[in-house]
Amino acid sequence: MSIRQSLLALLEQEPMYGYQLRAEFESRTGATWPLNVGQVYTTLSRLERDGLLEAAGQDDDGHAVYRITPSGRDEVRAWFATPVSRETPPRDELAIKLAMAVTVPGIDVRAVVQRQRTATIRALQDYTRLKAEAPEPAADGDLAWLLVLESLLFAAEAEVRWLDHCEARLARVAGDRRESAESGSDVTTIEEVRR
Amino acid sequence: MSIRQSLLALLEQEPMYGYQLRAEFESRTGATWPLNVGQVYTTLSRLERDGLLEAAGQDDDGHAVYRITPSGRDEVRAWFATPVSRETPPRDELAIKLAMAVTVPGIDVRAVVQRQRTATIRALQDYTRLKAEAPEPAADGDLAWLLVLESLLFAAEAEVRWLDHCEARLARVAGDRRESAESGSDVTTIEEVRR
DNA sequence: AGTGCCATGTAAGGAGTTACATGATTCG
DNA sequence: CGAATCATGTAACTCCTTACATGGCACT
Repeated sequence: MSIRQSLLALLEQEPMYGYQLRAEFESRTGATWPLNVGQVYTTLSRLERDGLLEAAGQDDDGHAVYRITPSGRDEVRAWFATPVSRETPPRDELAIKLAMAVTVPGIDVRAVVQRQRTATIRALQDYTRLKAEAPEPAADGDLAWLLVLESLLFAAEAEVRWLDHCEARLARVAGDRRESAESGSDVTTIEEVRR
Repeated sequence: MSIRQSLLALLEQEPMYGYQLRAEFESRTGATWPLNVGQVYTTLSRLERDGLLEAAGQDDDGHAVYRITPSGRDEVRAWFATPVSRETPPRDELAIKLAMAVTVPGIDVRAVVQRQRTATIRALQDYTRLKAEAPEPAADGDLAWLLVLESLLFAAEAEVRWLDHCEARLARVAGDRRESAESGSDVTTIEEVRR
């Protein structure tokens, strides 16, 4: 649902062609969410069918260029004016998995949590490194990518906190007194990841 | 991708029929992610086609019951053994929207951020209220729902923090000295929401 | 001359949603 | 009796992904 709007928003700046749209989208979001070219074309077709875009012939290099229509501009304005609804949030595979894990018998939920924690910490480290390598935001594109990266960081941090919370709750439910598993050299706290 | 696995996991406990599966899924995840009945049946068909399930005739009330196969059990085990990949996280409409907002000219990004913040704070309040109303987890189903709810809470908190971070960064980029917009009676901090 | 990237598509299929059709049962 | 809910589906459609077809152009 967001690709459609994004393409429209990009075309608000100037008419573009398919490959260019993908490039512009990815330069603003980094390699985080690679966008399939095929999808760009099919989405453009639907947008044209719905009257939000129109084919604008070819540019100097012979590219098939699309131009936004007035209704398209309205759509973009409406998109930015309306907050993303958090009433029915997108399904979170991890939350679903844990919800199933605690109800299905014979599953070692603590192990599931620990494995996920390791994976998420690794992601957190990757993001932190990427951020360290990122340029000071000069162009708007740099700023956009930085904001996206930071949103991933915040989300991953929250996920780790939630996993720790789950671990604690599971320990309490199991009624077992944790032997305070300091494994020693493992990176454990979010502060350590931040360096 | 997670519905498929969830249905399998539920059938690991005992054979069930379509409506029952939806009810079990929703009782574990609350009303958060309503599950379409139609999707249950189409997913069951695909799972049967793939040899992970098999039709097990009818139960005493004449319901069309499905039973998990050994390959199905393998699939479930593999699902729980593999952490959710955070390498290519699911697309976040909000992050995409802000990334587009800072690059498209003529958009009041700060206003977009503020509107979203209000919406997310509202969601946070709803979750907090739900949690206050939730029972002490006696059954496993209660625990599952509580964990899901808390995952939503953690995610919404992180979103608010990120939005504030964006706001600060945008202020810095705009080079304007914030006049410390204490609007007075607005609920602003996460601590206030916690009551 | 061949490899590889740019560019524009189409095809096939999974996943998800909304909506409709059809019967049984239950409840006021 | 009528309405609502349970139950099992099917249809149409969007969105998204993977893969393939085709052609130009550029570099070695």
